[in-house]
Amino acid sequence: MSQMMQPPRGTYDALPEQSRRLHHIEETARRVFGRYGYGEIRTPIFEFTDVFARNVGEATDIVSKEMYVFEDRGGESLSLRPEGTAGVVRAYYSNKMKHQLPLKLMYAGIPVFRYERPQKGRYRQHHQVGIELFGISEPWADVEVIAAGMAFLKELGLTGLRVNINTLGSPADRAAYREKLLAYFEPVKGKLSEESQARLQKNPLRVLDSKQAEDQSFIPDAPKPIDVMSEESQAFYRKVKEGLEVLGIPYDEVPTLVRGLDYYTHTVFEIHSTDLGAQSQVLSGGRYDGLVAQMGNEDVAGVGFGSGMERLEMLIAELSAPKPPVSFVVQGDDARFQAMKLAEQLRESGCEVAVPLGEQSMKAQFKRADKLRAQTVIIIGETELAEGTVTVKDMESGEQKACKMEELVSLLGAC
RNA sequence: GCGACUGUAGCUCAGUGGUAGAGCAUCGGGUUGUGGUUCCGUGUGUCGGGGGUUCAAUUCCCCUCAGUCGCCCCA
Repeated sequence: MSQMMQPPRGTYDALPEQSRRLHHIEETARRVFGRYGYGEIRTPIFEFTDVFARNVGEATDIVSKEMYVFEDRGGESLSLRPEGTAGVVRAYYSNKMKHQLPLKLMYAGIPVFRYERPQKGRYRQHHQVGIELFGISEPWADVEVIAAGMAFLKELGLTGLRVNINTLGSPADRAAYREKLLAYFEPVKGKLSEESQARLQKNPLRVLDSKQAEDQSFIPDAPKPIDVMSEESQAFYRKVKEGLEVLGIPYDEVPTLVRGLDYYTHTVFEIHSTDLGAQSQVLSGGRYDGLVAQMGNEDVAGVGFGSGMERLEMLIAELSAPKPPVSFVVQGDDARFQAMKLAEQLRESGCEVAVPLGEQSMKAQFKRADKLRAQTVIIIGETELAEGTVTVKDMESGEQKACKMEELVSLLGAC
């Protein structure tokens, strides 16, 4: 296959069967999040680069090496969105939504772009659903957001899920912890893996969940976030955990859980599937108080998550088959036109109807109907045409009966 | 960005230094108006792409593209 005939690396064509599954995920998200009071927002697929650079974090991998940045003809630097939250926060300001607080917004089926090495469940263009809740700085919001995420996954019929949570504390706690961690690792820096030495510069918290063998001996004795965290932050975290327990949402506390986006504070969580490989994370998010203020000076709390549709798609069970279509079998062009006319009426009443559009023997037309899984076949041959009738055949029982053309629609009802 | 594996028909795969096969699928037919079972027939592939070695490469070598696995990162 020539290069032009293949889609760009890390992208794919969703064919009808897969599209149906993705659509199902999207619809489930709208339905479930709708029950929690979320209204859908659709933001542009690209934003000014600064929207992401400044809010996701200049130093994050996502911004520094994975973003699709380009200059438009007017010389503006734009970027394809690498995640969902920043654009929604920008839209919050653009649309002066502070008067609607507290505000619940969801997005569903949005394309998201990251220049990464593709793998199963990791694409350069993937799609997300997610929610953002603005204006509640109390832990109940974190609890409800996580509950909404679980409800969504549950409604999709997923099993084998694990919720991991952690707290990063307030921005001050986070900064203090970072210092403490640096102080701990600095003396042994030379013994750490190459990856971790780099992490020490960018995001020291990341060293804690390193998989490199060299690092393992240092991790257990590293300072814990709880050591430096304010009592308020600890109380906040306890409330979140308590809420999850009350709602019966099982979780694992993972003190090393750190997100690669700079804007998180307090609660961070990730939901993994035990049925996936390295890309097992299917839904993740947290609290981002401060992000809204950072972007436009309003001190508004935020909590939310994003979820990757392609990863979910690999996990959902077979969808039930769509309802079977009605298929025509015709003999001659006059009969074909008559069939097309009747088909229009049947479609108006909601049926899926197929009319043979090519020159085919009746036998071939029946085979075609079978392949379409038609349950009912309507035959219009020379005799029927002359009599103004059609023959209705039940493909399962093989029974056939005559019916006046005018009565066909009422006979089949909603199919 | 790093390491490894893979790439032959629509799909799943076999195969050979002398330009290639199976199963399934597809399409057609089994006397002209009846399918799903069965029977018969049917290959439609630049053997991912480019270059090299060779009398000759799909097969060996190099590069490249893509996918997969792990790392990194993340949904």
